[in-house]
Amino acid sequence: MNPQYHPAEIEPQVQKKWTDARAFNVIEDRSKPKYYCLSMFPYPSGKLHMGHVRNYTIGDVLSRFQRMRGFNVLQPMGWDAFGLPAENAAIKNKVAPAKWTDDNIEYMKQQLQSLGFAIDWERELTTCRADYYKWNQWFFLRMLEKGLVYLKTGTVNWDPVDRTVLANEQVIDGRGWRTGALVEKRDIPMYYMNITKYADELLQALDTLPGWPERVKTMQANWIGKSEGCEIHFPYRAEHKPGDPVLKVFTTRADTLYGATYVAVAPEHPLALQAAATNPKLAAFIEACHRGGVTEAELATQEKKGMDTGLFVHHPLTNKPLAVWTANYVLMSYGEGAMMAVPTHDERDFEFSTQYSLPIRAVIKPKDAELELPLKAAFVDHGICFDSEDFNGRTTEEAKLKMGLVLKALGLGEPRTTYRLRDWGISRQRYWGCPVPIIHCDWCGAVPVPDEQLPVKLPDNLVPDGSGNPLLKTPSFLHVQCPKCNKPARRETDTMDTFVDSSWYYLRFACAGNDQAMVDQRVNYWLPVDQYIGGIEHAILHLLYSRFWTKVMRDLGLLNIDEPFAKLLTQGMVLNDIFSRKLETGAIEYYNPAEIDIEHDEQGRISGGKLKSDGKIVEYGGMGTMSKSKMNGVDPQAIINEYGADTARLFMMFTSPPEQSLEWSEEGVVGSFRFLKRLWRIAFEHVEQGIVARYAGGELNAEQKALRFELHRTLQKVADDYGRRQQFNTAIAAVMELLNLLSKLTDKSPASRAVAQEVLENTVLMLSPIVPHACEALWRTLKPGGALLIDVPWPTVDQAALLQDEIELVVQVNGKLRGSMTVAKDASREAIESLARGHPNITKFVADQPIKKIIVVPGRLVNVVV
RNA sequence: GCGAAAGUGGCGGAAUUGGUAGACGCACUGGAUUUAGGUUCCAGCGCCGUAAGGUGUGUGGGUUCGAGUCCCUCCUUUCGCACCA
Repeated sequence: MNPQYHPAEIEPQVQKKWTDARAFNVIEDRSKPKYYCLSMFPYPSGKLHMGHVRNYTIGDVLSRFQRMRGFNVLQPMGWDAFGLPAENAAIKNKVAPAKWTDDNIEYMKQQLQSLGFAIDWERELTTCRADYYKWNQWFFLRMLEKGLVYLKTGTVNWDPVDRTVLANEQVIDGRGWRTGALVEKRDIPMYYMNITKYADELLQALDTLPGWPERVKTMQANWIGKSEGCEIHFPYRAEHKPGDPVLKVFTTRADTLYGATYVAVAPEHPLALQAAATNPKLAAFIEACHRGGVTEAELATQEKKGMDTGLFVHHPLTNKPLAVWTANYVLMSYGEGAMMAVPTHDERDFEFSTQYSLPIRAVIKPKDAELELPLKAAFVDHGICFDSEDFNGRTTEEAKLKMGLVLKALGLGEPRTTYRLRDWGISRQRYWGCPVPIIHCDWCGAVPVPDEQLPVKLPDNLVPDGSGNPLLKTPSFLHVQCPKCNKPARRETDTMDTFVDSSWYYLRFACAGNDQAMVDQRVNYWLPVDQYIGGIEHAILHLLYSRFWTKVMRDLGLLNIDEPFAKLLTQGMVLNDIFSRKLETGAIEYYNPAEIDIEHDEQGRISGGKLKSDGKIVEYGGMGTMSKSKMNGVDPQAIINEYGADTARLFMMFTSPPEQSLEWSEEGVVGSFRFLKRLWRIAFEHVEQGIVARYAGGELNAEQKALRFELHRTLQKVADDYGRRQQFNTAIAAVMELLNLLSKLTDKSPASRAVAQEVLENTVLMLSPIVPHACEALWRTLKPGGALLIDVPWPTVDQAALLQDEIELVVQVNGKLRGSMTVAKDASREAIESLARGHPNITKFVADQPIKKIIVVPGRLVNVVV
């Protein structure tokens, strides 16, 4: 055994052993329970970043642990290879996205392999290859047949200079990122997937996911946003007859209907457009609402503006005329694109009516008080109706129910459930994506591409230039025959949202190599994914789309599961220090922390620094997510080259619990490296004196017993931390404590050496999921000639080693710590109380005050209350 | 703006069910050993105080014998908001 720890030698050797043994390639095996462990697949951006290393290390630790526990473990890997960055790189470097993507995949795959992940590479998939995206197209057509895909207009960001659609990311402060032109909203036809049809199931089924974090389920539930409310019809004419036109609104507060003093419609609402036809000022206002981007954050934070359309509708119960306003905060995509305004009982309406001096009318008061008039703010709580004719005196809850019945009887509304969730628009006016399999024919309309013509292959040699989709300039792609009438026709040039690719890749891993079907029977062996791991930023969209997709596949008879991911772990971000300097031009330049001489204040906090190259001051901007724009990324490859994969893995797992953000620290990496060197040295010193059999029984002294107690307590804790708590930092800390205790055992008696052997073997087994290379090498020296460590089962706890005769209890007076005492393990409550009364510190602090009571918490503490 | 989280020493974090706050590691300080190969070992380390002791988990309040943990208030930071993935 080499007395020094040299990861650069060990790691490639160990990896070769695994590869030669095809150790991580799995097939369906009904003799063992299966464990499908999946980390979100990477976008091939160029090289791995620390977030990847963290993500895949967590998955690898769990995979290796479950393998040791006897599971048939599948851990696959693939590439989410369509998307915007490849087009941006193409514009910048004039290289086809396909070439750029392939090169990145090759490099990143080699990086993943050098980290020693237990991946079944024979199942690798890449979404930009036709053997994958063919099934996107095939399934799109099946959904089209079922009416789950439909065509509708949608709003996009439009750059009027480049004459191209922009992603939200490409809109910066309301301007196009390349042209700087003010962005406009534009309505274009798009294909939608009917996710709202599944809204209720997606919501209800969250209760069937105990393995998901509560916060993710809450976010999804809020995103779906089920509201029980009422649809209310406001007749256009005072003399309303059934069948006459009405303005439909949705409200969750039908009890406030008598307080409605006007209605507001979205600027795109037919009523607004109708009024604008004869009102140039209104037309200009609607035009102004079309400026700016489409994100909800932007819409919700913009100044609230509105304009009277001059039209009136009529209150469904009082028949009084109500003015129709149009306002930029009314969303066409929610409810009916119109709302009734009740300024007294809705904050937004209160502000708006104050701003434009619109009438107000109070109709709800608190349950046991009068409403203070005039109102200084909206009274939005539930309460009691007044000034509401037949509804006076009713509670909010009663009034809501009755209002639904009354309106239904009048034919002017009914109780209704709406969702905030919108259907999923999947059309993208972009090149680097999966082509939508549709052909447009002047005679037949939009014609689906017949199955036998799939896949519709994306030409992979085009180089986008930023001025729109290059497919539009590619006649060989564009011009086709109509499959129905054989006349000349035009191929659809929109591609699919990349969320389509990632909504079902986890199913395809189970069915690798099948070129005849999207999925086969193997999917029902491996699915659901037992453990899914990925960034918290995917808590809503990706995870919701995947759940939806699974349910649609189930309903089309392709699967027999309801939910794709049984257990979910959402890892936190990886952060690093940010340093920047304001240039004379006003622009801010960022610098990598490695280029800075960092300065600390007297408390040891970072206060600033100087750029090494010019010695001038830079500002410290705190910690932030590692990103290219902030220049604060750390290349995992540099860490692997310098300290080895095991150190990188150990640091990632030790420095933060997986769900929290992780702060990068070079010192922390060195600390992890030091621990591995220490482990290596302790093992070396032990092995140098000859290999012994591990402890298997016999008399032990108190020190040896204490060490075995600690060992088996640690075994228990580490298994719990890996398996149930998924908190790896505390597992490592526990092993460190164990090792600290072992290094205090210095006598060389046969019993001590046998216990030391037992501790070392188990330490290596416990750490092996995290630092598999070093542990495999150590295992070889501790147990020469045995099986590969990855095939050794997880150690069992020796319950006998955990038995204790005496325990320590903490003694408190009035909840304050005053001492401790040792008692027999089975001491009675009375015995403990009397021991506590006699405890010198208790008598000191109680003095002559009367003891009110004594609280005994078994196994923990005694609290004397005076 | 809306939704969701998180705030504990100089730093990362621990405290799993309301029961010893600060495990483990980093940084730092003192000592020993070795002068190399990111040395190793020993000791110390929340704050105030010589000590006894007091005090302490973002702010302010509450419940409890006992609160980092539960409830309310405010503040700050992070994530998401449907075309980044």
